[in-house]
Amino acid sequence: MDELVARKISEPPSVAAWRNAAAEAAAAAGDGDALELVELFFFAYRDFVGDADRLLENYGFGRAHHRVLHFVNRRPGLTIAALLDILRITKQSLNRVLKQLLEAGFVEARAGVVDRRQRLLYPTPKGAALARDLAALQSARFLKVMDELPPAARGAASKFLFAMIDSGERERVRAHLAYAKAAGAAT
Amino acid sequence: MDELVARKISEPPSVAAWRNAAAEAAAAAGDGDALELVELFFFAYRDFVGDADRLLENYGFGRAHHRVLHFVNRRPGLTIAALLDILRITKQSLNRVLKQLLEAGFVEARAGVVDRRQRLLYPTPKGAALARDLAALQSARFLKVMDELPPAARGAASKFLFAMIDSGERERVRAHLAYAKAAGAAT
DNA sequence: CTATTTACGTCAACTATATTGACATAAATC
DNA sequence: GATTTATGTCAATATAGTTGACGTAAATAG
Repeated sequence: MDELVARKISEPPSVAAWRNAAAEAAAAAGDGDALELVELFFFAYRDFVGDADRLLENYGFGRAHHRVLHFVNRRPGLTIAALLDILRITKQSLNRVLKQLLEAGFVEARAGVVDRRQRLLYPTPKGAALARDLAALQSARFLKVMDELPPAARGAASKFLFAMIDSGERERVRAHLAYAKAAGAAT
Repeated sequence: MDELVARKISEPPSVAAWRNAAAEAAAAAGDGDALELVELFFFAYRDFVGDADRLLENYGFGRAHHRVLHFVNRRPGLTIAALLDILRITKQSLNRVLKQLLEAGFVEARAGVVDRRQRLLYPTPKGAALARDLAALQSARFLKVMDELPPAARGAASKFLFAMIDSGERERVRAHLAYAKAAGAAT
């Protein structure tokens, strides 16, 4: 273990190059403010997921189950491949969690009609109910925040969050939101 | 495993009660918008931590090391207890990660002067440099976001994130930020 | 001064979530 | 008919967390 650490702590040359670039970029402006935002983002996310975690415990599920159930509910008929693409995990990792959701009757899979190799995922009524409860908890936090915020700041939240996403990812996220909205899979 | 799931999926009575309350609260307003915010928050956080993850890989460290190094750098002289309080993990979990940071020379511990049982944690120069690089990456994302955002929306980000934190936690977070700022542990 | 509490470390077993790599199968497509 | 695609599965491993039990040195209360 000492060896493992010792072998890896020396700084590779490739890092040194853009280390300076990044450091300079941030040092250029008042970094203190940005650092505060970094920490606020950390604390905000911690509490945000905490809500759902507590509810999930009652079902013996974890965050991984939540994510799967959420996206299946949001886009009924989702394929495995599409889900893997959203979650960015391996199929082996997805399978463990998905299998539990299927066996417990929160999600069901039907063979694709156009391509029968595909497994189209749908929430069961029970699954949809849990997904709705989880979404309600997290939505409630946002709604409360909007209420606390000065009106002028309310519209800024979604713009801010969207801008925080990798620019190369934004189009995909936009497409996902549009698809979900069109599918009418609200709450 | 089937039994394990079967045993836990029946909904406990305590849940049913506030399930409705939460569902109603969210259903009361246009939930669709809030759902979008939920997903944007998820994607934004994913990309936000991704930056640091890639840099950490070069050192054989993970997110857990990052969090420890970050807060030690931000508040030099931090005690174990204070760190546990911020991270909300067990001492056993902290210890594994902290030990690696100590052995690899990124953090050092000195006995407390007023209370010699305490171990005061400080970043080494090497640790401070890595912390600065990591912070620079994440700060850079925020700075870029601020640049992309309409000027009117810029001030809203920190208000929004702060409002997303559990109300019972805000005072502690405020205290942490004030302490860090006063300690002058910038970047 | 003794007793207790506090701050921290450590051993062990276990869980959840992820990974890589290899191989299997059925359906679609060339 | 051969190949590619969508998915499932077995096995080994890593990381980050948990609970529980026990140890030790220093501070503090009586």
